[in-house]
Amino acid sequence: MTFDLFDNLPEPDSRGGEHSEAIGPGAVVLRGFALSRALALRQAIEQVHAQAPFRHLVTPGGFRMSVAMTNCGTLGWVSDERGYRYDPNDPDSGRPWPAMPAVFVELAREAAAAAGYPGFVPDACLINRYTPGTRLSLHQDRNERDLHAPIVSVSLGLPAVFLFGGARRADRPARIRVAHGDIVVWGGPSRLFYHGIAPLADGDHPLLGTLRLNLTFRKAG
DNA sequence: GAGTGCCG
DNA sequence: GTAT
Repeated sequence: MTFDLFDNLPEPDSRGGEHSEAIGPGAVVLRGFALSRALALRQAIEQVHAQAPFRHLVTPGGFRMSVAMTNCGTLGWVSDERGYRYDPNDPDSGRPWPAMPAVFVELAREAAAAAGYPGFVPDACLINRYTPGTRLSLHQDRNERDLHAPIVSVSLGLPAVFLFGGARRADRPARIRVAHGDIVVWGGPSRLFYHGIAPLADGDHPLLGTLRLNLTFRKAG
């Protein structure tokens, strides 16, 4: 007598291996959702980077973040010794953040709708660049004016372990592997849940080499 | 009004 | 794996 341990695994649907997994109340992972647009997304990120280079921000406590960041959209998330905030201008250049590429807006809109949040129109996109060893410890996204809108988080390049906790920092986070093309969407009851990224493992991705790039879409204003 | 930070 |  043998048991098939895989009997209860969710079956990918017919769209080229795409499927979704619930990870919490109002929270879902859309597997492979961004895959077909990965090349266009990489090109768009390069264009943003040309106008607003990646940089390592400093936390209010004075610590340099290991993740390098830039933004596009009408508002960008920034941190310095004075605190966290959304700013219409890049503090390094004094100029407005680059416009959000159309491929970004459309992907975020579609992903949110697929996760049960129709009508999502992001005005801020934080772009995070991870190299092996880089992490983002548990935190909440709560500087946005509109907490009704969800968070849409797109993974590109090297895989990572997404930590998805609860409403309190002490809630033990689930460890969810996120790969190239996956999108995590959370909102409603889980909008303020703590989350983070475990230290990135070494690796070499065919499209992005030794990098993980993450796009986080928000309605901040 | 602190905090997406570090360590063994 | 965890400890704050």
